[in-house]
Amino acid sequence: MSEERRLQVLRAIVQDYVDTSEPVGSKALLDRHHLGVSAATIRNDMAALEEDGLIAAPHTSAGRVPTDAGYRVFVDKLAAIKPMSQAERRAIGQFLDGAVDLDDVVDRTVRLLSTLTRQVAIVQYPSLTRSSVRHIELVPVAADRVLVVLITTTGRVEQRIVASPVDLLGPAGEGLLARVRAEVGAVATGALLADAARGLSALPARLADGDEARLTGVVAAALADALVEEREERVVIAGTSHLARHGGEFTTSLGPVLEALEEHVVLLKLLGTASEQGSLAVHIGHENPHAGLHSTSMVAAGYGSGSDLVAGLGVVGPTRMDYPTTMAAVRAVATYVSRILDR
Amino acid sequence: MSEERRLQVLRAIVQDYVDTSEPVGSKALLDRHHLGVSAATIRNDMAALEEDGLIAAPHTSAGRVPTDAGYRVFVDKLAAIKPMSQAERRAIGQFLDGAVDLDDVVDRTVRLLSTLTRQVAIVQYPSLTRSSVRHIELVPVAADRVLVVLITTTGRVEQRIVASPVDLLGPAGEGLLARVRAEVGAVATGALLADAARGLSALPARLADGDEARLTGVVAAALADALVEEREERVVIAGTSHLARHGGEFTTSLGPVLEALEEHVVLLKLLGTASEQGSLAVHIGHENPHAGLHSTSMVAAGYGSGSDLVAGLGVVGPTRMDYPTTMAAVRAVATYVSRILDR
DNA sequence: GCTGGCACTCTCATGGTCCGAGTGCCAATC
DNA sequence: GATTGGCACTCGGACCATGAGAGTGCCAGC
Repeated sequence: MSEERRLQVLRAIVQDYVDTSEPVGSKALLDRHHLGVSAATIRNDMAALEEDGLIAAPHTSAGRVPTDAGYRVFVDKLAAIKPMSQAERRAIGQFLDGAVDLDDVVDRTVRLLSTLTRQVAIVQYPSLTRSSVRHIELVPVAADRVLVVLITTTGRVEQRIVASPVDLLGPAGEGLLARVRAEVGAVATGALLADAARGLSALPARLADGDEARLTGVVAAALADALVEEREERVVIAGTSHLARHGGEFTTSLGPVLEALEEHVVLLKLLGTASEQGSLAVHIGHENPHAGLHSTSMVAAGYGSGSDLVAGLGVVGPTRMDYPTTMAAVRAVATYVSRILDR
Repeated sequence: MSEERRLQVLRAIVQDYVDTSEPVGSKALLDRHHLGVSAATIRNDMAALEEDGLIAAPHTSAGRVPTDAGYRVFVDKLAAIKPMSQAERRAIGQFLDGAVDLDDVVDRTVRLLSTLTRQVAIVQYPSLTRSSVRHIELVPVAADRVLVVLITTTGRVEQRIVASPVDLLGPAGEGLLARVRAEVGAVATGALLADAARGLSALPARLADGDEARLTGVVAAALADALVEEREERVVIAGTSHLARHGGEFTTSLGPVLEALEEHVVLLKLLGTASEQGSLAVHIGHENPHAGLHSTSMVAAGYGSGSDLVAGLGVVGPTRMDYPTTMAAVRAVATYVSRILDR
């Protein structure tokens, strides 16, 4: 019994099951694939695959269905990622090119990925960690309130309003604010976010006493706070209605899946698993940490500006999904959105 | 047959049906409500209510179920909004108080509303239309690129990068940028957004020729563009998993509902129907414009800073929802989030 | 206008039967 | 030793009939 053919049989089972969403029997396999052997042989192979835990029969006399482990083998050894057509690639690029700002890029990306794969799409906001401080602005909004604005090289803007211990609208206010800005700017501007946060936290200790020092202190604290706030933990989701298309296909109902999709922390962890740009991470069924996702699979990719990987994106669908096509779409979108961010 | 009692019967039917989610018969009504009349009388009343189109029987011999029109009457004439307990109000306030910025306020609001009502919650981002320009900042990011930042009184920040026709890193760059900023600032700062957009669009025509005028022109154009961009069209949704709890309760399956929830334009229109602060708009079943929402109801409220209504929030659930409680929760959250925005 | 009574209707749950798809195994064959 | 054809067996799902129960509509009487 050749190992080789057994894997061919597994591949055929996965493909047929994805197509028909019905357990596939030995006879049906013969009709749709020309494997050159008889049904009885297929049955023997199937028995061996079942022994190995790669397929399972829902009940005694029905066809076989791939298990999570079966999909795993399929994805790792048997599936060639189906390349996208020239037209598709062009459409992706054009759609993303129309974005006007970062929010729009993320928004378009998630919608695109969802319609492309006809599945739930998830896109993480680009992370701050590898970017640096581009600019810091202080704006007085009242006598005792100053708006602190932080702009990073990825184009993200953070804002905080802090109470000022000094009257800012008085005659000295303008110059005072300029000096404070210069002070914090000297420490932070151009530095990586983590470094800037450290520098700003250390700043107050180095200052003399006085009103100006106190103002510098609160501003520095607000900035440091904004810097460490894990803003990249935001994700955007689209296409949940695609879940309904698979009806009762989930062993459990839709509820737990929708719940899991609201647990952004879990999603972020999964999205983060695609370690290198261009590579894909696939989490199948029970490999997922969250019980709500036990009947779903996730295909994730990293994306980012330049060589830095700043965030992840991916799709979630039933374990019975068309992996080659889905993986191709996720990879293509990750590539294009990275390109956009490079601008 | 007293008109009065007929409405009592309708109210009882709605309440029982919301409780049990099963068609309610004349007998069951007698057990749970002491209406002081016999089952036969109830039956007569029911027949009249059915005649009026306020209730319907799913099939010949089952109890009655309220129709959309029946719910409408219930909401308009029969339901008293159930006040929230002191503890609940305090919990709402405390939860929202912890927010650090606008995104966080919206995020917390939607999650709160969803858990409170155990339904899908929708929150619209505060609109720009009634706010004004607080500050404009220009930051050179390369010799020929300038980052234009617009800050509004609601704390929203818009950003655009524009190409500069002038070398900004040269010796004259700094002063040039300051003059341009003063120019656009004079037109826009403090003005209502719509007015600022008009003023900025008109600005280039009033300028002399030259590099500085050209730079002012592109900056003003970018700002005007940012101002008119309908940024308040963003909505955030949470709690879709609550939909699954109602299982097959929707006449149609979950799919169309989830689809409708992705059509933000539709949601925005519905959210916008609560005209005055403190008032609630309720859209029941087929009153909704989108077919996907025909088996759901939406309860919406406006919220805003001060006396200005800047955005809407609400929940979507099955038509068979507990209107008094839901309406109380929506109103309470709208009130508290308005208070937070006032800070 | 309200009430009790009664015949009627329709859904739903139960249980039995049948059919077919698909398996597992075995003896024969290459 | 792997492959094949054949065959008995199993099990789930569709189909049908039946009965119970809930609820109605209507009518005659108060």
